[in-house]
Amino acid sequence: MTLANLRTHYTADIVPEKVKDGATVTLAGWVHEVRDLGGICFVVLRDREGRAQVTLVKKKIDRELFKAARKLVRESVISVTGSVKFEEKAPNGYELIPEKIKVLNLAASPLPMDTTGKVEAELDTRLDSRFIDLRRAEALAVFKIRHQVLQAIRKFLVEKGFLETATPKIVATATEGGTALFPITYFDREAFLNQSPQLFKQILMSGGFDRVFEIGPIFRAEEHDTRRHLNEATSIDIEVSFADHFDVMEILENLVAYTYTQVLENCKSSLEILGVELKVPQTPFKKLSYEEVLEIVNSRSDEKMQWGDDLSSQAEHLIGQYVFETTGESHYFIIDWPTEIKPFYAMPYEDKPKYSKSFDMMHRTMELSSGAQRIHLPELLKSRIESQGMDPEGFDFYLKTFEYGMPPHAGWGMGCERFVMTMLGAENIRDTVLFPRDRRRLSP
RNA sequence: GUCCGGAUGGUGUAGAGGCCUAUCAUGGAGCCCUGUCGAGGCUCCGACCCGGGUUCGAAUCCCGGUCCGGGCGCCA
Repeated sequence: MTLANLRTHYTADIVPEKVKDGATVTLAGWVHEVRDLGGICFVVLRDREGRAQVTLVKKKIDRELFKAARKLVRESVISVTGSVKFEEKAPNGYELIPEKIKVLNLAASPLPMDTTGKVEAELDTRLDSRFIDLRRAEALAVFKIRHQVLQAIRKFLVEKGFLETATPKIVATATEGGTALFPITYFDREAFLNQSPQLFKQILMSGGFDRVFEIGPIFRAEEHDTRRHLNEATSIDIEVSFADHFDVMEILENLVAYTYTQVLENCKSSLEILGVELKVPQTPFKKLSYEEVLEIVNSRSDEKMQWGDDLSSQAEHLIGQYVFETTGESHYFIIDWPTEIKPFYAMPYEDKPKYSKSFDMMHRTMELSSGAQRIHLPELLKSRIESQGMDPEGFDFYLKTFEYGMPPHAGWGMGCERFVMTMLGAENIRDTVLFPRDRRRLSP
């Protein structure tokens, strides 16, 4: 005995090309709405792919079935067997004339929030009742697009010869220092949740994997409190051997453009639901050097930046605006950052070691990715760790791999949520995560 | 961490010391209605974050707390 008889089709499968008029089908889903007009009653059934109208005419249908239908409780789970009637008056061009309506699980009422879009709920309310919130067409659309983004990224990278990898999330030491880590208990030892796969993907270069990518969670214990930060995020990381920063920038910009194209092609209805008109970014992206950025900020704002300062939010917006005005594009790179404000593994230029072969990929509104050619020379790496005030001893497991044949390599990491957020123009990054973890929220 | 703002039925809101046994919408219960698609009509139900204070009188003013939102810092 299976439950297969509870559903033969999704609502979106009922089209004249696939289903004959009058055919018997079974749909399963949630009671989206019941519109009772007296002599006729419409039940709107919703599933993952859309909605279907179940139509009951009082005079033409079993009395008990009619009575039961008009009493259906919204958001209950039902399975409806009936005959398909293609009908212009019905939404989607068809309606279902039911023979049997099975209530599989009754929903309590009132609901914690509205699912029809009549009354908008606040983000906090929505996240508290995420299971209901996800039933909204807009929420589902975001995650269908997120799915497409990840699929496109995998497809793009696999076609370029990348191996998908998975590195540990439980680690013994910090990746880069600086960022706060979540400590955990690992049997009788202290361990941490990893803030980045950085060190491990580099080890894979020494392992001869040449081109790897990983899409996985990263954890940051920073107490930031903004619309664009999460304490658990999804990082999209690549690392490439025998490549420099320009090589991996090219991969990145092409990846971004390809992903936009794929979403545009495969997520039409989701984009429509969200009211998003996607424009595929033009490649290559504009490249501004850190020096140029300093000049632009200092000439266009009261804020005075010193060489060696990181970009403030205000400066980021200013540059984003500048690029948008001059190129009409939202994406750009900032390259050649001072070595001292980038992580220790960023490769300094041989002829001007104060500058590093590093870059950030920016969206008009925020930073999306950062990357660099990495240091592959063990002595240089050790001295860089020391000059950032860290003890190389803690990095033994990492440094060892540089002693026995580490190729030159480069890579980047991009925040998946920020990528989706900027793509869709979402106001809050939490909207792009199923169950966001932020400073205050630990459940659901 | 810091600065600013907020908290009223299940949800979203109106409210500026007495017109408040609190507005409107949505929702829930019930009734009417044969083509709805944010259906419509009628009746009913349901709320002032917590603790102190000011005042004859507090949803409204003050103090403390809790929670939420936004900016900045930091970062992806």
